[in-house]
Amino acid sequence: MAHGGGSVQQRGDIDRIVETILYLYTESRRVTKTQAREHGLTGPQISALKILEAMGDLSLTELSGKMSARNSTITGIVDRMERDGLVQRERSLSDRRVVLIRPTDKGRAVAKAVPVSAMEIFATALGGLPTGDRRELRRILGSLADRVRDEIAARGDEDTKL
Amino acid sequence: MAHGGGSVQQRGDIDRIVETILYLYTESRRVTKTQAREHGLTGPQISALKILEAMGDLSLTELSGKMSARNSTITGIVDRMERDGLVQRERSLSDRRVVLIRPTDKGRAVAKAVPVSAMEIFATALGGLPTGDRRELRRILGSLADRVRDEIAARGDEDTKL
DNA sequence: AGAGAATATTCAGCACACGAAACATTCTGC
DNA sequence: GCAGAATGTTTCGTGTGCTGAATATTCTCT
Repeated sequence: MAHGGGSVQQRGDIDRIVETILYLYTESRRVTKTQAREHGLTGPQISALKILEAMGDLSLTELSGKMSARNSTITGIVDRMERDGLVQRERSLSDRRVVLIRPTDKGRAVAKAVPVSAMEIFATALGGLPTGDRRELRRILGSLADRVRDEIAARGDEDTKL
Repeated sequence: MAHGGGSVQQRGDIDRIVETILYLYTESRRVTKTQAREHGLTGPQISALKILEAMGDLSLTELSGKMSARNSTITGIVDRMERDGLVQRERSLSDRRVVLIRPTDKGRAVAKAVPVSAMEIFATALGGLPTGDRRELRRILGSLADRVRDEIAARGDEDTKL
């Protein structure tokens, strides 16, 4: 009863939304992994191959950007893919600090063999929503992401005090 | 392939939605980690403490359910928390297969010291949405999660073929 | 009661994922 | 042209997170 500005209702919505997003992410990751496994690789490895296939050879930093992970993480992934003969490392001629990652023939073949979307299960579920809901969802999530970006930028400024 | 083929518009919405959910999850996880760090713990450790604080002692399986992770993962997290004096393990009297996880005084103190939600940044952003949008988001995401659950159940049946 | 199924936890091995530090190479200012 | 800043990559240590196997305990059925 005693609460200001409908905060209880709001809080419940927020908790449920956060919970649902975590659930959706976790499940989709599991599905991706399972699918990758059928081809003898891992989720991130499929992603990397797909990106390289689509965009051509990339430097390690460029690849880590596309995968929203740190360079040190991608180094490990590339190490294992190189060990398994899926990609090669090659020093750039123009800037010798740079290492270019290039799929081998085997890597390219595997990339082609795996179905397009790693998020297939998501796509199926989203396809089942009414069109209006799907459009609304896109709009609201987009607006939410913008707000999160702003929040992060604001906090980032505060943290610039090392 | 021969699924109910969707329009280009639909495909665009789907891709954008998936992309946004991944972004929201990744960022919130980073923020949580940073915040936990200021108190000398990790993200999952804060989550575990908060859950135990709110729900009382839980078995390892119950805790892993709440955190949507596998038992083997939670074993490791509890190991490190026990090492750091944040929780204790205690064999259940009623069912001796069960280990109950209980926060220590120190663990409880830390749980109280950390701001309410591990997803604070999310909460802030969600709070900034118009109330109607927030309600819509909850409704649509809930419906989406139900569909994903159904999909997984359906696939699970197919995969029952070891 | 006893065999076998079911449940709860742990352990071992692998693959991310991150931050910090070490290195090499390139760029900048002077 | 050269000292120092900036950039690109790797290495190291820690912490998840998963699967599969091992172990212990409890439940079920006869």
